[in-house]
Amino acid sequence: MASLQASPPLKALVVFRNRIHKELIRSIHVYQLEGGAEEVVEREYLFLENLEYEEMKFLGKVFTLQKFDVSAHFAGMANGVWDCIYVFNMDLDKQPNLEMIPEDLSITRNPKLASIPSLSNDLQMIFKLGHKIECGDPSKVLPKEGEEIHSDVGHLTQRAQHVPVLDLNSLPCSGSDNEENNQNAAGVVEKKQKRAATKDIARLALEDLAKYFDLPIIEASKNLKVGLTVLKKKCREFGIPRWPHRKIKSLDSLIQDLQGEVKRQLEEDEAAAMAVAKRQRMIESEKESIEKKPFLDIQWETKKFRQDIFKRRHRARALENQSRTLSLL
DNA sequence: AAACACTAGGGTCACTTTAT
DNA sequence: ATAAAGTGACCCTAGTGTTT
Repeated sequence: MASLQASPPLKALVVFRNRIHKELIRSIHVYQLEGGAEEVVEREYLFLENLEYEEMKFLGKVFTLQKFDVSAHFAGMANGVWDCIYVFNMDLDKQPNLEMIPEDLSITRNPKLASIPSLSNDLQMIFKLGHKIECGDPSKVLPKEGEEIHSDVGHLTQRAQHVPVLDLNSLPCSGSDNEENNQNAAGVVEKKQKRAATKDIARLALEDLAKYFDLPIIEASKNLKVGLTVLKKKCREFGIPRWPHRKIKSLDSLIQDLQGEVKRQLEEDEAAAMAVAKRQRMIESEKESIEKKPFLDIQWETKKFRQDIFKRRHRARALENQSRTLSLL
């Protein structure tokens, strides 16, 4: 196995919150610099859903973009239904702020994180890049098994010494069960994911798939740690003819439109606002139905309504362009 | 209403890996 | 060693969003 020092430097660890399902933190992205390119999504992790919303609000306040201007450095990352909650910027010319490393990456608090061996590795790599700690002496970095971990979110300074190594049960140097590294001629480590074990695939249930219905099928397959072919096969097995991500995304966008409309109408016409809110609830309930029964099609009425919204949007844009042209004359 | 553009997702298959 | 099963790339289609 190649040593981790040969790996391209990790740029940042970013956590997103789903704006619509506010109870869920849905993904952590690890970005890396690659040959001068802006940034590349390396992996996406899930499973942080056992955080309470109140805690998340707190995290949002404390961590969101206080230290780093994410929109400037990572354009396009906080988009769609995703809100960026926090970022660890690991630029080598900037000292990392260890207080920023969130303890909700702790397996103690989020036991499902244990099923993501590479997460521990990435956190350790990030930590090492910041501190230039040589691989090979994990005792300098890691708490011993069972060592106390601070869990009081309010004591950031105290936590700073411990947080980066929270529950990092696997060492970056010790290898992982699920992946192996190959070093190419240029010295860049390519991580190769081992194929899923047959018994694990057989164990995949509809509920496991359902967790990722709002992601593209490729992302879902990565998160489920199976290949695209297997996931498609599983879908047919469970009677899902098409992965429902696009339907759900489309309904999400309708819901967001309606939310904005409700706000606008509240200032002018309360009755109209109520009507829009009712429509919003109907679409939300339709979305829930599709999440439960992904074989369901979007209702004809909803499709018609969606088309009306598109038309309205298009008309507004056309008018805007027209008035801009006129003002230039 | 319908034509159009764009792209996510489906089907297929050569290749790779695992299980026996 | 070999059969079975998984992976991923490629091409095509269907669904979503835009424009006429």
